[in-house]
Amino acid sequence: MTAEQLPKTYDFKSTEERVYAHWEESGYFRPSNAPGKKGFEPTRKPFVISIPPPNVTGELHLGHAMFVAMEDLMVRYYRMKGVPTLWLPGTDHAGIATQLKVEEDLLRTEEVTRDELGREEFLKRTWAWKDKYHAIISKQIRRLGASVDWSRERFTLDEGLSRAVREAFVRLFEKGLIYRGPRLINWSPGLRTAVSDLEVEYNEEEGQLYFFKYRIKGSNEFIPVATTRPETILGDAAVAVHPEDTRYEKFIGATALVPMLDREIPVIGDEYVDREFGTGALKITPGHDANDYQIGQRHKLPILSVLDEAARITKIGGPYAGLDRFEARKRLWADMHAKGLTIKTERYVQRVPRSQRGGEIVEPMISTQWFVTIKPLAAPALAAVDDGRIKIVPEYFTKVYRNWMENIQDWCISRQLWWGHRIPVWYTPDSSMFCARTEEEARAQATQRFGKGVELKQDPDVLDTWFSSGLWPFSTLGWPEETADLAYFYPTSVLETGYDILFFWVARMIMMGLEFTGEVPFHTVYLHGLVHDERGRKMSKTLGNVIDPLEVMEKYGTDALRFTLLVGSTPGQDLTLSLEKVGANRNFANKLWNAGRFVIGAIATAPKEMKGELDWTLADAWIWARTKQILSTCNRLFENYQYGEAGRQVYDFFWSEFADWYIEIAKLQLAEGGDRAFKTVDLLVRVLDICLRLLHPFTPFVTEELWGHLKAAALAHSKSLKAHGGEWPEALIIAAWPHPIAEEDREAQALDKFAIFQNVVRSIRNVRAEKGVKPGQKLAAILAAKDYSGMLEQEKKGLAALVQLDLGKLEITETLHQKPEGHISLVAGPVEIHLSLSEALDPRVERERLEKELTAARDQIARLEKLLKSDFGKKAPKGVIEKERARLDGFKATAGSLKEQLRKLA
RNA sequence: GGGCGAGUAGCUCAGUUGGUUAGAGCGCUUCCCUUACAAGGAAGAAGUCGUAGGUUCGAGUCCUAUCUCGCCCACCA
Repeated sequence: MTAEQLPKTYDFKSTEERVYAHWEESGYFRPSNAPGKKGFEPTRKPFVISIPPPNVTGELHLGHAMFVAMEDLMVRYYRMKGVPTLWLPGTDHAGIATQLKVEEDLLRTEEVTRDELGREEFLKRTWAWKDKYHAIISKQIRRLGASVDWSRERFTLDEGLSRAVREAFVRLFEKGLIYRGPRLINWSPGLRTAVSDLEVEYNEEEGQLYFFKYRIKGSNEFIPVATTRPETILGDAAVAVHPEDTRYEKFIGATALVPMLDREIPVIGDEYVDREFGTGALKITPGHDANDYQIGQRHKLPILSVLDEAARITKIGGPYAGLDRFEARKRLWADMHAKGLTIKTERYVQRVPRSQRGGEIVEPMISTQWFVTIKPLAAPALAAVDDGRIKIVPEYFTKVYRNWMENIQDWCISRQLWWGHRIPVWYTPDSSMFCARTEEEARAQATQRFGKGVELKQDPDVLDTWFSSGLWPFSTLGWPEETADLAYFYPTSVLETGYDILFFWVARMIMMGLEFTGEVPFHTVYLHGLVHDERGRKMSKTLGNVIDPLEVMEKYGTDALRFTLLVGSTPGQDLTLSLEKVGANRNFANKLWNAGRFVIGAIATAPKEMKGELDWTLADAWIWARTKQILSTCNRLFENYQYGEAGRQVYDFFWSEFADWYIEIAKLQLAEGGDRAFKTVDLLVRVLDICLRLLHPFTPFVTEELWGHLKAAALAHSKSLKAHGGEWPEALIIAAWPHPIAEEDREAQALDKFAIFQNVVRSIRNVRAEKGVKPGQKLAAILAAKDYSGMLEQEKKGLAALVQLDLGKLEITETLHQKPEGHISLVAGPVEIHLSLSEALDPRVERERLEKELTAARDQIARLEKLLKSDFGKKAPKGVIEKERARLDGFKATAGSLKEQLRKLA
């Protein structure tokens, strides 16, 4: 395709799907070196990321877009460096979340509950749901450009992973790290399952603090007590006061009477009680409060469960049995009020524990559940981060991680759900327990112990979904089998995810990875921030402020969205996504496209061979020096996980240096034709190519598309361009082109000289704009610069073209003794500029302007001289001093020119 | 109660070994539809880098204190 055939505006819609299909078909996403491949080298170190598996609950949101962009960036970068790269995709069954969704869906569409359907049928429906959403999610991940190896895709509930889960469970069980027993856990009454501490969220809500009387048996006295949950009074096991509380110490040892039930409970002394808070006396409900449970243990109090699994009052609640918890609260309080047992109620803001998934209020309850003894797993996981085997980016999250690991509690892993991995434990009718990888294994164990014909029933519960996610980095590679993939790709390289699941997932993977493989599952944890809406709020469905990434991609393109997420974010820092920014980045993609079109067009018009010898121009040397700088800067930034900064660097370089300056100058050079045009095209192609490579991890679609056209054009043009420019690699491998200008000195000089040249151009443009000179009007000019007249002489033509000077009336000298008549004079660093502007020039205004500039220059000279004379001149490093000295010289030159001009004006 | 992060231009945010005149996008002002691009080009206005101290030749960057906002953990009835 020639440049004219390419659309004037980058058409991402027609590009994205096609380009992705091309990648997939060509096998570009498969690791270049992997077990089973021809010539496989087991010693080559691969770069591996296991995808954070999205839940099969719904569609893609911006969190997904964020991690896909981030991980794709890393993966593409390493792939381009020639490192064998695996990005392993997959999805998570997401126990509670999915089951809840399916239940809601069934209720809405078929008006049936899961109990009505039965376990088997319900699971069938859930698998169907999974298939549907899995398809949607995979498509959306493709849409984002994720270069994952689809051939290795996994699902947490698939056959292999289920085997891994059973294996892990059995191993922990046999090691004595898994136990079952009644403990106080968080119970979600609506879902009727236990949830872990992490799955409980606390919201500040306004409630009431209820004050009431605890009567003392055999007396008229009472102890005033306050509670936020009156219904738990029915399950009280004691009243506690501080042992040194003068108000209440006399009651210690007495018997109190539970309101309405008149059950007798002791009054105890415990230092836990805060004398200042509430009434200074505390009701103790060991069955429904974590602290009370502790106190109950200390005082050997009975544990009364007054709420059942649906949070209804149990028969312990006597007349209130069967009532819902909130109904019971109302009724009990009313009855107590009637009996004169209440004191008052106060409005009270409390932190209400709610289920992360269902949103309902969670009740602490005593329940028989499965637990993992966590300390033996946490200790090595803590050590791995402390000794640097695992590095967390940003570093400050290490503290958060440590703090959590040090205070970790046993992990409740059983859930009373249907959707998930069934706990691999079987019971005989008399409750003997067999933990095994399969039912056959359990049966064999049972037969061995009891002889033939024992009836076995599997534990009905399933495992916490994070139990299987915790195995993800290695279960997806075949563990517990010692597969070739596992041997080669494990441990993985980087685990990239949002900081919000540091505990849920990352910490558990580290613990499980170390426990089961003896190795850290990854050496780096990269945590990105959360995406917020334009007003900086968390995105949530209830707020209705969710931005749909698909809509954004539809409107602005995937590259624009990705670039925005990548460049707008800093590790660990939340990001406010603004659509304006996405729009600006869409413009950037278009800018890239058009610069590409220009270069492709230039190729077609350039001669195919060099005829003679020709040196590079100043602009050539400058852009090449800058390109090299950008390359090394980006490499450094990539290695330090500073992807956003790297993207910004290329963005700025591409737009404001390559496009704004070099391309503009290249147009003039191309117009010269011949060898000059040849060399210019050569450099245009090189610099563009490098920019495309650097940008490819950020904006893969537009760069791939352009790169294809560029390559085709270059190859169609001539062998010499190919030979001259180096080989076109099949993949976008970052390998610097052979340097066209290899002299370091010359490049450094070019940077200085070109800066002066730019300065001259800007100054002239500035004056033209200020004086309202018509854009097309060519001016005569005289330029004087002692040390740079040679450079200016060389760049004369370019300068004239860039700022509309009359080339025939452009004079360049070293010094000028007389200020030319009818000229406006200005200074750009060491260059004196005199533009012929016949229109009324007021010498007074001119003088004022020059004097103002002179004063400014003199201020700078004074500042720098003072600086250099100070301790700075003695103590600062040489290079820094040199820089300042050079700057001082610059200002001195400017001041000199200015004085000259003022003199001439006089 | 403990911990963490943020406070930089009107708005949204960059700024990692401290280097001396602080950057971008959007918005704003003026001019230009110039043959890569009006999703563009040129020129311009705009910030005492939350506050107060300190270390240093030198601080947006390091230390201390403090204010404001946000988050996490623990969960005092």
